[in-house]
Parts: sequence; C-alpha cells; structure tokens
Amino acid sequence: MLSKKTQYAFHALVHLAENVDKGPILISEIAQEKNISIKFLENILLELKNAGILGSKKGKGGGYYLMRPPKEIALAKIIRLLDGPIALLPCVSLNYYERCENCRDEAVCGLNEVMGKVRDSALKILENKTLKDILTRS
Amino acid sequence: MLSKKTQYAFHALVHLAENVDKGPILISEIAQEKNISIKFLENILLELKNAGILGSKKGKGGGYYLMRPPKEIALAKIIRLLDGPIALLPCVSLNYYERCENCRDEAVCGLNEVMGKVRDSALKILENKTLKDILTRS
DNA sequence: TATTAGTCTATCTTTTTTATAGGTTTTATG
DNA sequence: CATAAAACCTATAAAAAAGATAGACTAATA
Repeated sequence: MLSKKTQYAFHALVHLAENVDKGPILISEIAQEKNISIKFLENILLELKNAGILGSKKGKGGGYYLMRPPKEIALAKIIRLLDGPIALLPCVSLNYYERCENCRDEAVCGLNEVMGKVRDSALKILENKTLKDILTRS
Repeated sequence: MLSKKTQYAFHALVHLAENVDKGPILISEIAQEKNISIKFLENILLELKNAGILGSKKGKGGGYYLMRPPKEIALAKIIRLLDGPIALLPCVSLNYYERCENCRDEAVCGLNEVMGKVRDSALKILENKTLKDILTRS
C-alpha cells in the first residue's frame, strides 16, 4: 500500500492540476478541500517542490503550482519520490535494488523472476499514466 | 514492498516445495538453509499452519509440510495472509476495502480508476502464479 | 511596515515491523 | 515409562517507520 503521504500528495496534485489556470493555490485551500492535516501537507508540498515538481510563491497571492503540464508528470515519479520502491521485493527494484539475503543465486530464483514480472506490469501503467489521467472525470 | 515476514514465508515455502518427497522438514533446517532467524520463522510457519497452508508433526521425525501440491498454492494467498492488501490504495482493495477519505466520489475519481488497473495487472500474475512457479530453476 | 504565506527544523506520538524469550504439549523411541 | 526431540503458544521488547504538530524564520506584497 502507498503511505498516507503519497496518497495525500496525489490528491493535492490533482487539485493543483484541476486549477492550473488560477495561479498559485494556497496550502490551506488544498488541505481543506481534500481533508488533509495542513501541517502534514505543508511538508509534503515542500518535498514536491524540492524535487522540482512544484513551484511556489511566498507572501500575499502566493501558493503552490505545477512546474510542468499535468500530462508530463508520471505517477511512478511521485511514488518513488515519497514512498520509495514500486517493486514488491528489493531484489527486483530498478531504483532501490538490494541483493537478496535469502537465496543463493538471483539468476535462477523463481520468486525473483515472477516479482520482476509484477514490477513490469505495474510500471507499464505507472510510468505511462500521468496527473492528467487521474483528474476527476466530469 | 512486501514485509520481511512475507519474504521469509515465500523462501520457506519454496524450500518445503523443493523437498515434498522428504516428509516433514525441520524449522531449524529451513532457517539455516534460507538464513532466517529461527524464532521469527517459527511464528511465520505457525501462521501458515493456522491458515491451512501447512501441516505439521510434533516430536522426533516431526516438522512442517505443505497441505497441498505446490501448483495449487497461489502467491496472492500468501501475500494477503501475511501482508494484507495487494492494492496500492485501500479504496481499490478487493479484500481490505476502505472508503477514500480524501475524495468526494470514488466513482469519478481518476486515481481510483488507475490504481484499480494496477491492482488488476498485479493480481493477474499473483493469482495465477503458484509456489510451483517460483521454484529454483535447474 | 504590517500582513500574508511559504520554509525549515525539530520533536513527538503512535503504529508496525522485526525479533526474542521461555515455558508447554505432543510424539517417537529405547 | 523415561527421555529427548520438535512444534506450540504467549508475551514482550526493541527498532523503525509513519503520521502529525509546533514554532520560529524568510520573502513578497500592498
């Protein structure tokens, strides 16, 4: 399961994407709209900003906004940033690989093989679907 | 990511499957072979037994054994038992569903839709692949 | 210069994960 | 029948991660 942090991030990003034309959006607005603790959300948005996904403006009229159009922000990127590996096992992770401590040879491990396929099938979706694809359907 | 508990369970089950013809297998043998803490493994095997996946025999000559042939034990079943939901979000889980607290209507939520697809693609593999499919390739 | 709104860092609480300890029960066997 | 072997059971502890909050700081605007 994705952490609350990542779930909140998705909902916040959706809100930002659905209001791209309205300039910077307040943290407090997102928090209220999406029913998220404002202080917790603050940290999340900051992390997204430091990763280059969001931009921000301080002071009156300030807030957060997307740095790129929604269709260019892949879901996989958000998950990896806030949640870490998408794979079910460290030994099949592309970005957070760790050697398996419980088997002799990953090259002939059937678990490694199957979990690799699960990873691929998830990535096929998560690398190609973007913020644009998760907007609320009218 | 799967918990260590689930990872250990898979490795233990593989060992049992690869030795089906040898009668009951000692916890200590599995622990040593797969490099797992024996006491932790004890709890895991007991849980698998209580779920009807393993059988056991006490006393000398005792140990654990599979209750069904490896090809009848789906990977999804093990994950759900020890790790819980396979889905990335509670609101798309088939077995551990929880209503989304952050969106107004799941029926029109794009995140819900995409994550449902991720779940389906993972389940297509995990429901159909069995212990037999994760044995070490000769 | 007052107000607004994001920034930063630290801390705290709760939950989950991982692991260990130690006694109990069952079974085989000499 | 005594002994040893091995699983069973329950509790607890230690560590890590998740979730949440606090408060002072900085920048921008009017």
